Amino acid sequence: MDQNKIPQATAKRLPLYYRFLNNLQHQGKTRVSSKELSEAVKVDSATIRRDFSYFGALGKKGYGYNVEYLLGFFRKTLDQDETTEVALIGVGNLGTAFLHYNFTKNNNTKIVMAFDANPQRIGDEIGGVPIYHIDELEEKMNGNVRVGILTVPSKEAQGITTRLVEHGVEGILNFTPARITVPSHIRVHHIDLAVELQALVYFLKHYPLSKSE
Amino acid sequence: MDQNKIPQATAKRLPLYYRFLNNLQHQGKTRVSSKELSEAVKVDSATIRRDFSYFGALGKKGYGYNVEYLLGFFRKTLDQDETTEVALIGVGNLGTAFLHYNFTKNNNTKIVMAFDANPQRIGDEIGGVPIYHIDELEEKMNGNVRVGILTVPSKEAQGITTRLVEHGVEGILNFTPARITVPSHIRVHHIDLAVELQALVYFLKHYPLSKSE
DNA sequence: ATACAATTGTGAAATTAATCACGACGTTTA
DNA sequence: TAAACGTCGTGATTAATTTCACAATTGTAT
Repeated sequence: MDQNKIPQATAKRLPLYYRFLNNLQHQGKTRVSSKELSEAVKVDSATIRRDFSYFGALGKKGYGYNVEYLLGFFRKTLDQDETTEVALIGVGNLGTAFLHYNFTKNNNTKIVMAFDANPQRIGDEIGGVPIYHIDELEEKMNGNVRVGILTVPSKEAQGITTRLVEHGVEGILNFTPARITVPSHIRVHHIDLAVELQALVYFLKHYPLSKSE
Repeated sequence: MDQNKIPQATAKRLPLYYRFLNNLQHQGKTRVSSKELSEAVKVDSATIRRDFSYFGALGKKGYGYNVEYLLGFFRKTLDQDETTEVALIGVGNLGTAFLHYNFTKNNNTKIVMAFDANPQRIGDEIGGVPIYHIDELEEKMNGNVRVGILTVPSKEAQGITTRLVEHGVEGILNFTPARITVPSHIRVHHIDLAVELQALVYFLKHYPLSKSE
């Protein structure tokens, strides 16, 4: 993997850049400077230039970046052509929000199936995604699903995780407050809504902002 | 503010620690070591000890930490007694998920009102939170609401943000893909579900995990 | 009482990330 | 054509965060 030298902090910003470049293109803009982009995505312009530079010289001095060229480049880099299949477990409100999200547009990921324990939801489709019973997990998941989105109640998290991992899932986006245990080759990203809110409040109280930052 | 020296990275982990300590207490445990805690929250034990050390010597060598003492300490530090009032804008699936979330238990935040543009939802209550029409934002929000959760469609984000800021909100948890512009004294935390998913996929492809990490 | 085991707190080192600042070079203007 | 300008790419610096590794201290067992 030749891109192993890209800092993780940079990698996390790539999808963000990608989306904004897309917006710019839709607005008909053909060129953009790191300064403009900086204002749009709220990332320091030097950081943006540095991020881009890991991929080579993508811009032109005195001109900026060509939107279309940059987009084409990112599309390849983010593997926008090769789609990763995703399964979503837990069709509650949060899960439903995900299913409605327009992931198909300009994206390298596709939720191809969803599972829930509630029989009322089984058989439905949301956003074009079929919903199966959780007992059918093993049966429906062929080996193609590489990522699982976990939007189940906390106490189910570990059990489902284990089943997902046994059926070939390599990455898990965990929205439950539970911290799950996985084999070392499985990647877990954890998003905890309550923690995000608490952290924001903590920052408000203890790190008051003034003119900058 | 005497806690200004606490690194932001540490501050972000505090709510997480707090929750797990709570769990431990409910399980009847009276002591815990940084090693145990490390396995539970998946944070290196040295990092945990370092984090705690910013608040002084909370543990005992050869023993670990007293759960109750630590909890009491965190309660104060995270201002668990002083509740911060929060308003939620946009009662779609994501917003509803938030309203159902059990924030009242052991928490320093409370969603006190929600707003939506859809007349069908107005007047309802979800999770004990009243839902008003978005036009009533100014009227219903007294000066006590300090945080806004933004779960509206992207294109509404900036407009609502401006209104929130004008009515005294100091922090915004932005779940829309839009990057919003605010005065410099307003704190914005941004959580972008699509970006999270894309980033995970990127990491899967470019940073394969092996035995550790 | 003594030795042993466990675990903290932290100085120092290592790693990772962000920012500054400027030379080089392409673009635009007249 | 030439001068003025804008913007990149990046070396160097600074800042932030994590990790190592161990002396000091406490609990526990005999």
